Amino acid sequence: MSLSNQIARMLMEMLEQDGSTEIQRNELAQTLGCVPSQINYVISSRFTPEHGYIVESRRGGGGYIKITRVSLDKPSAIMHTVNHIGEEIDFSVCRAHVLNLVNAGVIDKQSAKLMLAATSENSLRMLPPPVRDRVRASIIKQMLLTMDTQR
Amino acid sequence: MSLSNQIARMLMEMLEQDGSTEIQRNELAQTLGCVPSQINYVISSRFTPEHGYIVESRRGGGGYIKITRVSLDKPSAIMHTVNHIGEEIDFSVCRAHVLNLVNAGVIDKQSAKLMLAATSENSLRMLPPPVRDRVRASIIKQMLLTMDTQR
DNA sequence: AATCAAAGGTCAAAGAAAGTCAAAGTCAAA
DNA sequence: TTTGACTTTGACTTTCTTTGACCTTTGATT
Repeated sequence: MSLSNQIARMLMEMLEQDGSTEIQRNELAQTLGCVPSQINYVISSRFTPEHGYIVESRRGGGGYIKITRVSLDKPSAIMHTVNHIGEEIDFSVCRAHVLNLVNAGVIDKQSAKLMLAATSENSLRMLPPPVRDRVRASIIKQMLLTMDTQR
Repeated sequence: MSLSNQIARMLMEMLEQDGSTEIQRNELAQTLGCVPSQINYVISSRFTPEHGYIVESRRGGGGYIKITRVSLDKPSAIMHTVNHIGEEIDFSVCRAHVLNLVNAGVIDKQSAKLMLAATSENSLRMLPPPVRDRVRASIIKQMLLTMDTQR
C-alpha cells in the first residue's frame, strides 16, 4: 500500500474519535519517516471539501494542522450539493442551489442570505467572469461545509 | 501550547472579571519565566483594536499596562467595522473583526462561521494574494451589511 | 535643575512551523 | 510502449514566535 494511503488511513483513524484532529506536520512526518510536504499532498488530495473535510492550520511556533470531518450521519443534502457544484458556478445556479436547500429546510434563511451575499456578483465584481465563477464555487463549498458541522 | 497562547489566555482570564486589567510587565514576565518583551508581542498580536481592546500604559516607577475590553452598541458596531475595513484585508485581521463582533454579541456564532468560511484562505486560495485581500474585503463587507438588516 | 533608577517600548535577528511548487518517480491502462 | 494520473521528494517561501540588546519615559533624589 502506498505511503499516501497509509497516511490517509492514519488520519482517518485519528478522526474517528471525535471527528476532528490536530496534528503537528513535522512530527507526524518524522514518525512516518516521510518528508513533511507529503502530509500536505495527502490532505490536498484526500481531505478536500468534496470529501467532507475542513482544514485549518497555523504556521510558526506552536503551529498545527487541524482537520475536521463534517457529520456524515445526517445523509446530507449539503454534501450532495457540494459534490455537484464542481470547479465553477455562476451566480444564478448558485442561488438556485441555496434556495433549494432553504426550501428543503436544510439551511435557515439567515444563512442563505449570507451565502448569497458572499457569492453575489457584487462581492466578486472586481474579478474577471471566469475567475469569478471559480472563486464562487470555492466559497460556496466552504460555506456549505461549515453548515454541516453544527446545529 | 505555545507560550504566547498561554499568556493570552491568562490575560483574557484576568479580563473576565470586569473587562479590564492592569499588569506589571516585568513582574508578569518573571512569574511566567519569559522575557518582558514577550508580553508586548502578545498584546500587539492579540489585543488590538480589531480584537476589541484598548491598551494604555505608563513607564517609570509604578508603571503598568492596562488592557480594557471595549464594547460598542450593536447597531453601529457593524457599520463601524465596515467603515474600518478598507479596500483590502488579510484573513487574520478579518477574523479578528468577526470574532470581536461575536464577543460583543453583535452577530451570532453561526453567522461568524459562515463569514470565516467565505473569507478563508481556503476559499480564495486560487487568487494571487493582493487580489485575494481585495476580494476578501468586498465579501466581508457585503456579508456584514446583510446582517445589519435583521436578527 | 541634574541625575538616577525603575518601568515599559522597539526592533531586528534567530528559531519554529507550515505552505508552495516543480522535478522526478511509479504504474496501470490504452 | 507511450501516456497520463498519481506519488514522492526536496529546495525554497511565508508566517508566527522567542529572545535580547538597546531606547525612552517617568518619578524620586540630590
